[in-house]
Amino acid sequence: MRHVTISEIARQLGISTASASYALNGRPGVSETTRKRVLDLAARLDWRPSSSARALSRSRSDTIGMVLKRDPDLLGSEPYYMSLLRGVEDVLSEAGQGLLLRMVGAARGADIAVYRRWAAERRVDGVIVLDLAVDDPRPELLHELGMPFVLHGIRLDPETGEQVVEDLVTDARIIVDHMAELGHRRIVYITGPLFLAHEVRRRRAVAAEAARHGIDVIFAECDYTSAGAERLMRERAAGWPQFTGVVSSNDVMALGVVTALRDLKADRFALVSWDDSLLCNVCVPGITALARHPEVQGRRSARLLLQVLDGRELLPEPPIPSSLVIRDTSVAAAFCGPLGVAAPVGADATE
Amino acid sequence: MRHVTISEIARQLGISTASASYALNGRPGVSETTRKRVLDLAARLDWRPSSSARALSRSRSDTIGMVLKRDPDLLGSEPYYMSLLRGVEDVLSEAGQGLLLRMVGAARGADIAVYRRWAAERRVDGVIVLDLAVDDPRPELLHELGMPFVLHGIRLDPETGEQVVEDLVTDARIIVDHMAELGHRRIVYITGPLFLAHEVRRRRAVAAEAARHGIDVIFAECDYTSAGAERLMRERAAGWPQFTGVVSSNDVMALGVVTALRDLKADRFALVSWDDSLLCNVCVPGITALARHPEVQGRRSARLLLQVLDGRELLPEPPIPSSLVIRDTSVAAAFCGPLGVAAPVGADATE
DNA sequence: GCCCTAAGCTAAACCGGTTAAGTATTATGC
DNA sequence: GCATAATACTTAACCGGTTTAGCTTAGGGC
Repeated sequence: MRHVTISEIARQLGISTASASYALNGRPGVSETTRKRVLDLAARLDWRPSSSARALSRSRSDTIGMVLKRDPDLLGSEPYYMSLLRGVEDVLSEAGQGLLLRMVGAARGADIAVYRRWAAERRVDGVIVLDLAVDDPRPELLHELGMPFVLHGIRLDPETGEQVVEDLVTDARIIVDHMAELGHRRIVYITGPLFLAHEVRRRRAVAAEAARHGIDVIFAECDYTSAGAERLMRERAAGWPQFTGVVSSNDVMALGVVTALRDLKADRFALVSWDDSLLCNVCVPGITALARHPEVQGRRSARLLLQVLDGRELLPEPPIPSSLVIRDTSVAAAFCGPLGVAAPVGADATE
Repeated sequence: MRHVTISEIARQLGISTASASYALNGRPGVSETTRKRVLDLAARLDWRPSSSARALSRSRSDTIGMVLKRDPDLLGSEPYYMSLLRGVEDVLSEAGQGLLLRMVGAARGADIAVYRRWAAERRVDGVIVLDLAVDDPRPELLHELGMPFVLHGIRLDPETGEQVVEDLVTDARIIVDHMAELGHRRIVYITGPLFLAHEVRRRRAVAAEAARHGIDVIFAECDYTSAGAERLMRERAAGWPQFTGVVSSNDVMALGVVTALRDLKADRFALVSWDDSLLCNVCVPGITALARHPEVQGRRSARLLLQVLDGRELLPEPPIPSSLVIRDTSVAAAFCGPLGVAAPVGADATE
């Protein structure tokens, strides 16, 4: 299986490789007759440029990288990442770019080494950065390395022209509005780890929205795991006697909340998960959840990165509206006992 | 941010790039003194070989490819793939290899085009093939393309030295033994799509194991989705009056089975899923499941591929034993009503 | 002292493309 | 008819490594 190269094409047509290259890349410098002959032969021989040769001469690898930095177990249980990857990959492959994937543990600095290496080896043209932390060193590092990047979830707002973070404020509004409509006055918000920038932002947004409604919120930090959320509820639910509803920052923790509250005999409680997935759907009771659109978000991030790589100005992007999927845990405050205490038996949810 | 190249190192030390290359690659041809000077300088300048230059001259991309070919929704809901990727990636990165990921829809031939392209562009050194179909064209294609590959889930048995498929026979035995122990004489096995080779093999293995125990099995083909399994149970459960247990070929379908049987008021039934995940754990009732180890399996496939790429003979690999996680749906036949009919109220599961 | 070998190093080719610079050939302007 | 410009093409350098072949020099055997 000898490989067909551009010089093979040139040889067969009796022209120089330069002409062949111009023809194949749609650049001026060859007659239309020659161009056609080259393209025809290339198609017939099923010629494709060697990725490494092209990468070497163009200083472009046609590959973008993503580092997934999370606990392996968490990665597996959250469908979010797979959908995200799917969206990213879809846009990239359409643009003829490859996706280089790296998964590292949560150990500090593990991802940094990968970025350094990729930069030194010129292995990727750019990266999509996920899960930005508070005081995240990565933007500065990547800037220093001269590695183009986009922060997933950040876009230019078409109206203000400013960088905005995700559609996070809108998301918070949808969730808190829903709780308010159901009549809840006191809610608990279980956040993910607060070293993550978006968790801090979500907390702030929820606080603001709740204030608008005159709703009391207690914030409790957790670790995105089901077991963690379950433990948290068991240990602390009794201390929140006036609180009737829970918001969970992801679907996996929401499951833990359900388990804990079921055991505490609080069989009627309101719960909203800030992430939808099959998990929320199959849980009994079904968990009301905010369906974000990781695949669409992934497409957007990939598109933005391609713009950056083309040296184009970042174009404004419309928000990606999340939608609330109402399920069993949308229980009105009237039927909702305080957390950790059994609700009146026979009271039905107004679904 | 000018890049440090091998000729920069050579220039600074007043030697040729050839010597530098020999030194950096641990090959003979340079004195120990020179070698040390080169290595020291390289370390100080944080030199890394340009991946494309090295790929071009070595005809080795140091990248392996994986094509995930499944319905996007299915990919997201099954944690299996993420764990698998994690295992593969772990071994690859340890060996300094990159993982190029491509996701294509289930459309026929979509993956074929990707392999052809990767081969023509010499973009990857080899691929791991997932989800082998019956009469799968890929092995032949890859052979023809001269692209090294391994079939995920296939290994050389250390005892017989033969190619064996996964640990599928053992898996079937564990599951059927469990059903037999619980006293079930008639079970339903809901398979995944039967164009998949391993689904056909599983069916055969289950049939053989059941015959050993004198157990009757009905096979019903489904599509790996929860909704599909639910519909299947609703429509056909009544036709299996003597059957008391269900085996599902994956966790997502098991959820559909639970939903259907719950609605059919069959609140006591035996169910085993041929795949464990958070889903089985959070479901109510908890679903007994066979915990395979996708991450470990992924590590094995990656290791095997690296062996192939090194031109080494494939080494025999021990099986990766699955373990059965007993949960609520391990219900003894005595307490188990026929599918689709309410069981005696108050009967407890012997867990 | 001479031949042979090995060690240590370098020049140059090569991997397969892209591209700047240069050279014929033809067309255009006046 | 001649200078000028545009067109079509080629030569050669380049991207950053690896590797073959060849050249010195020193050491060993006789």
